[in-house]
Amino acid sequence: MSQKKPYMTIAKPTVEEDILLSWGAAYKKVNKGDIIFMEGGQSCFYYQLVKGRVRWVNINEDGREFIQVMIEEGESFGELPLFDEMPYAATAIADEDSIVLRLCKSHFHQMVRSSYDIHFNFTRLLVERLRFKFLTLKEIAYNNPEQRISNLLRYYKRNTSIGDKLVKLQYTRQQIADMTGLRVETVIRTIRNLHERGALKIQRGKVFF
Amino acid sequence: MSQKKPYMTIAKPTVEEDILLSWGAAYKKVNKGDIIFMEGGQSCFYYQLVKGRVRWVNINEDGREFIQVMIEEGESFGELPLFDEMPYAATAIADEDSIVLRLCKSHFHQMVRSSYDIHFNFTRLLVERLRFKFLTLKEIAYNNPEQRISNLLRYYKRNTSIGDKLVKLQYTRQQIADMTGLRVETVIRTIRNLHERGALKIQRGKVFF
DNA sequence: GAAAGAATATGACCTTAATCATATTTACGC
DNA sequence: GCGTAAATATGATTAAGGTCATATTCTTTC
Repeated sequence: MSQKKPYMTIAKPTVEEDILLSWGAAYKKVNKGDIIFMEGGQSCFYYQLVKGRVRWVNINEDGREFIQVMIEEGESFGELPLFDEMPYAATAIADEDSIVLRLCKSHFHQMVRSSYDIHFNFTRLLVERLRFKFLTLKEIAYNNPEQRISNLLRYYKRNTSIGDKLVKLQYTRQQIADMTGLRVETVIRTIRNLHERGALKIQRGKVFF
Repeated sequence: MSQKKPYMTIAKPTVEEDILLSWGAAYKKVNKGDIIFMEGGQSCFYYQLVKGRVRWVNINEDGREFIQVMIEEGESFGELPLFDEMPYAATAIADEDSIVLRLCKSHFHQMVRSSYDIHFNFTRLLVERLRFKFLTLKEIAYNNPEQRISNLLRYYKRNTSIGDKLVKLQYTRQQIADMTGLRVETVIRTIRNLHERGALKIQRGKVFF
C-alpha cells in the first residue's frame, strides 16, 4: 500500500526547496481536483510541486482534456508566462492532494538573475520539456495507437525505473488517452492487445511492464 | 517577384551577428536540400540562420517528414543538445539555399555564461518554441483537419503580417501536411473547402488570407 | 463485507481521413 | 515559347479509430 511510487520524473528538483524559501516562497496545500491556475490567465507566481501530482492540461469545448505535462514531485510548472509575459498556455489541476511551493513573480525574476546555475536549470528544464514535445508530436503525427502507447510506456519506464525490473503504470487508461490524443476505448483495446501478445502484463486491470 | 517575403518569425534574431562573430562564429553556405545535422547525431556546433530557410524535421521509416520547426532568418536551431548533452532531436535540412552562422560548442557555452541577456534570450526562445508545441499538440490531438489548418494559418499570419492585410502563404500543401500530420490530399481538399466558403483565397494554386 | 463509484472491458456500427490512381495546372530552365 | 518537373486537384475505395451502449471488474468507504 505505502510502496514507493515509481514516478515519471522528467526533471530533477528544479530549484532546491530551501533556496526557494529563502526567496520568500510559501507552501500551499491543494486538494485533488483543485485548479491551481487557468489557461489564458495572467501569471503572478512561480510554482513548484513538493508533494503529490499535478496535471497540466488543455481543456476543449466538450470538456475533453489533453495532458501536456504530468508534473511530478520536485518539478516546476507554469513557468512559461514568467519568461515571456504571455498568458498561461494550459490549466494546472491537482491530480491528487498536493503541496506546492509558490514564489511571487518579481522575486522569481530576482532569483533567476542572481544565479547562473538556477537560470541554467530552467533552461535545461525547458530543453527537456521541448525534447519531450518533439517526441510526442512525431508520435502523434505519424504513428498508430499501438506505437504511440508503446513509446509513451517506454519513455515512462526510462524515467521511472532503474534497470529493467517490472514497473507498475501509474496512469489510468483515460489519462493515457488524454496524453496521446486517443479515446479510452482505443487505449483499453490496444493495451489488451499488447497484453495478449506478451508485450506487457495486466493484473487486476493494472499495467505492468 | 522580389517582394519581401512575409516570413514566419517565431523569435527575433536570437543572438546579434557581430556578437557571434566576436566569439568566433563562421559563415557557412548550404544548398537547398543539404542536411546540416542529423537526428540522433552528436552536437558540436551552435547554428543560427542568416539567410534562407531551414526545416527541422523528423523522418520516419517510410521517408515521411514531420516538420517540427520552420526556421526563419535570424533564428537559432539545433540548440537542444548544447544544453542537455543529448543527441539531436531532429534533422535540419536547408529548405532553400541558405547561409548559416556556426559557433563551436565550447565557445557557445562561454558566450551564454558571459551574458545574462544572451542566456535569457535563449530561455525566451525555448519558451516560445515550447508554447508553439503546446499549441500544435492540442490541435493535432483534438481537432479535425480544418481546425488544425485554420489555426496554423492564423498563427502564421500573426507572426508574419502587420495589421490584417492579405498574406501569401509561403508553404506548399505538402509542407502544411508535414506540419500538421495530415496527408497532402487532405490538406488540398480542406484548403479548397475553406476557399469555397470564403475563408481564404486561392489564386493560381497559391493561398492568400 | 455490502454498496457505490471508478475504471476496465467488449461488441456493433459509423465516420473520417488515408490510400491509390490519375488528371490538370503552375513554375522553371533553356 | 517549349518541355519537364513540381505542385495542385479530384474521384473512388478502404481501413482505422471513434462513438455509443452496456457489462464486468476493481477499489474505496462506511
